[in-house]
Amino acid sequence: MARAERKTAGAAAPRRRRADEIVAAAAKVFARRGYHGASTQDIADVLGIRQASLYYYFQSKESALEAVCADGVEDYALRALAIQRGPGGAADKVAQLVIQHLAPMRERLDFTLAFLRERRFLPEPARKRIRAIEKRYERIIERVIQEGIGSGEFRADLDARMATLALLGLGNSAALWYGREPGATHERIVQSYVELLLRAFRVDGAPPLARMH
Amino acid sequence: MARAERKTAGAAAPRRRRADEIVAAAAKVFARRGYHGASTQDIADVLGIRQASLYYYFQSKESALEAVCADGVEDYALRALAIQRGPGGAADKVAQLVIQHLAPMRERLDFTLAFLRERRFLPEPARKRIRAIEKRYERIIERVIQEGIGSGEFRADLDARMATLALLGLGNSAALWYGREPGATHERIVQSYVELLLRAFRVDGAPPLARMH
DNA sequence: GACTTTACCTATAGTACTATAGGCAACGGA
DNA sequence: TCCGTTGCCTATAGTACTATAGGTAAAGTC
Repeated sequence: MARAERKTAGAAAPRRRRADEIVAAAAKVFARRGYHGASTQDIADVLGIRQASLYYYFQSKESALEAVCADGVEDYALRALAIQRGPGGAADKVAQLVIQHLAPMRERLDFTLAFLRERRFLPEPARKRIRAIEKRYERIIERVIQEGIGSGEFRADLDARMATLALLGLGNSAALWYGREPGATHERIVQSYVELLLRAFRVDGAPPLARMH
Repeated sequence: MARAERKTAGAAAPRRRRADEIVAAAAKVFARRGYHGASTQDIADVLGIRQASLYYYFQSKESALEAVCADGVEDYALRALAIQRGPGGAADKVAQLVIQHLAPMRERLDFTLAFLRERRFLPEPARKRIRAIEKRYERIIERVIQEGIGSGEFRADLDARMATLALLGLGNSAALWYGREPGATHERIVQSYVELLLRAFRVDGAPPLARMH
């Protein structure tokens, strides 16, 4: 049993750090087995502690899910806002938005997957809180696209709402098979998806796309 | 209780028909609550029968899920094959593939959602069977895209595998919000997504897209 | 009209899961 | 060195869920 080390870790690991480990374990288990398919025992097993000990860290399984989902989504809106307000044309910004959207797949795939697939099982109040963050994120993306249409960079007949949903849907779909699709490196996905979306959005005859780093 | 009518329905409803109703009820419940979040009691409630009576129709909850998933996916490959073998250029075929992919959202959304989200909970043998159907479908799409590249209709530098995953990811993502996204009619989604994908796939300077039907 | 099949029903065994109650050892500060 | 806090632990109450066993009324078959 890998829990002997934990017995005397009180000093070295400050409270917040350990709480993050608990949430990360929950994310992992929720991502793999689904919220309802995962038992609190499964989460405890990952941590090497007893099932009941989890309740020292969270009130209920549902609140653990909310913590996971919040961790899975809250950074997106923040980074997107920085991009939207930053320098560059709409095409640059869309490229950056795609890059930042796909970035968490690398290190935090469990959080992303748990958020995408399990957030709908949150109780109403928590789901509303999570949904509010999502909506903010969506609106930032939609605004970037709108601005691209306004500036003439994107097609005048582009449906900004559908384009937003397409960008998100495309980005999110990658998380569903990332790591199980042979040959699909992170870089290749980013490169392809940015190119596909920009070609779909931009006016005919726009200058060729710059290769990204 | 709405089950009185069932008591004497043996004659009017042939066995196969009733079995389909059972599977449809399972699809509905799995789509709404998720496989693990759904109880056999929930399914029985939809049908107005007792929980144990379900086991007259299926061996286990898992086998019900397999039936739902099979129903959710098996037609795709068949219709895609007809399109791939049929007349028309690659752009036409991609448009048709998108249209047929999005078609089941209208009437059979429960099957689609249950398939997309719950198939991963199938036991290994069943999951393999379902996965085989999926793979066939994917390969047909990829072949159409490859043929488009070969014929010069699509860009020579298009990444066919990524393009395939993009088409599928985009199509599937629509199912996740279909019906809850105000203003997003079926027609609007189809129109937008076909246009986005064809612009992303086709060579620069290709003739403008034909308006569909 | 007896016999079989269909499409359910009741009852329950057996299991698994969440969450609470109460305890305790080690550590950190005074 | 005493005491409060932290980070677990054991034990269990209470609930819910799957699947089986066995029954039965009506419809269909001969």
